[in-house]
Amino acid sequence: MELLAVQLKQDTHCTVQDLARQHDVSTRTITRDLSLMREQGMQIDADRGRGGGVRLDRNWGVGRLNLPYAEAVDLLISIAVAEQMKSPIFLASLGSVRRQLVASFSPEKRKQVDRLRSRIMIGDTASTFVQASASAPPKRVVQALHQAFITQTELEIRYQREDGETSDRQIAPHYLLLKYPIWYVVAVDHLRGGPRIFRCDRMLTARKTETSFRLSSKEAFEPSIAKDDLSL
Amino acid sequence: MELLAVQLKQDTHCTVQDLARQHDVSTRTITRDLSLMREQGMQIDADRGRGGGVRLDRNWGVGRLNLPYAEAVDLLISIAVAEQMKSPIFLASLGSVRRQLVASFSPEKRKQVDRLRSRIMIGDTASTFVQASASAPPKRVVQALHQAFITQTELEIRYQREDGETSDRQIAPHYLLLKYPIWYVVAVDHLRGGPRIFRCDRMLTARKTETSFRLSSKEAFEPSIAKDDLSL
DNA sequence: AAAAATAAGCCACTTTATGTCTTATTTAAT
DNA sequence: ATTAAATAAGACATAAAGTGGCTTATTTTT
Repeated sequence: MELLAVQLKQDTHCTVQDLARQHDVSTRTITRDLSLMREQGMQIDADRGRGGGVRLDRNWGVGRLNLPYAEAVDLLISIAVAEQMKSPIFLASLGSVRRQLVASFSPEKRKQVDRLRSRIMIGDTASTFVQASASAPPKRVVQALHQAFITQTELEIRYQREDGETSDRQIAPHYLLLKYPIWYVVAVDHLRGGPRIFRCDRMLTARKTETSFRLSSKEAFEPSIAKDDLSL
Repeated sequence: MELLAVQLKQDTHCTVQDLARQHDVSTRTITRDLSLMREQGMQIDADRGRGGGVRLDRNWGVGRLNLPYAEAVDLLISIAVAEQMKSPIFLASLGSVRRQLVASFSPEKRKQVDRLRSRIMIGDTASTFVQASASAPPKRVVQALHQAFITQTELEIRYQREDGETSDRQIAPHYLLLKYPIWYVVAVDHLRGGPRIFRCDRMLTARKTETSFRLSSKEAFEPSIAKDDLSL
């Protein structure tokens, strides 16, 4: 039946006999399978009579997506970010996708993912002035940051300040803040102590460590967010 | 076996006997099913001996996502938009999701969806000045626009110009342009003739008609995009 | 050493799926 | 109007697959 579904998706027109020949079973089996598939909710249309045939309703499902854990998490968070960015148009159906994704997690993991989602903050869009200085961070930096953020481990970075000076730091990436198109890392700088905010596109290199950290509440970072004039 | 998979996802620890009791089958059947599921590639770990049990590998797939056609299209386009917006962090794994989605479409539909995707343009982020005047368009407007865009049919709108004057128009939504956070409709205004650009958040009402239209090339709209200073 | 757990072979038995034949119905072409 | 080609579905014998109970082997904790 899975194979049949694939077939019906690809061929726009085929008869029961065609399907029977291709799958090397009798027509009776095919008709039986088709009726079972209909019972399971698939919209399979059939034209009777000469020149007829069966086909899948144009608007029926594209089938199944098998997502490994890491991808599912990323997709879920991306959808959450997109929804929070409130630039709707294609977001209407995304709610349903998100619900399906959430439902497919175990209750225990659901909490983990929810917490992950709550660690992402969406702020105002960056000012035109800031945008002008924006650049895409190197892929490796993004990967390391992504990993460290998800696994809640510290990160070694080389950071370039606005004035051009570079410094090496070890930071705990507690929260991520998007002021589109720029991502900020809301972190605790362990060597210097205390909360700091880093622009992702100013990180020259980044390496994930094995040191994990305990999450602090958002409130702990509010002063530094305010100080850097990154108000939400 | 599908039920078993669900169970294993939810319970972190259970024995073959537990599963047998819960599904009202013998332990032999459960072990057989588990080994079949392993053959199909699922990472099911088992601890032998006293206190042992079976569990799904932490990082194994969250299972299957069943997306109806409309949702799959929306998801695909959303991912495409997110990728084009180039604010990476959670985008790394999204490529794989996109590939899976694309693969699940039939070749014929793949073309349709690709064309749909090519009808979306991502421009520069709106200026701070424009952003200040931005507001979320009503849900109904978004829904109607979404429908009309996808089905390539004309749209009746009531539009409010910058100077506050309102007018009724019938437009063919050829392209969508995102200058975050504002969406523009690149359209042909049939009553007035010729290309026009409309800000989505200035549409007061919108209704999808049954009149379909033939797509014009992007070039045809470039002059009006330039005129309205919406340069890409 | 015993108990509790997975893993898997064997075989009778039960359930399900399949194929063949049949009838009814719909639709297009002759 | 008739015929051919198509779906739809019932009946029944047969083939295939799944299940349960038994067994043995192995691993791990108590």
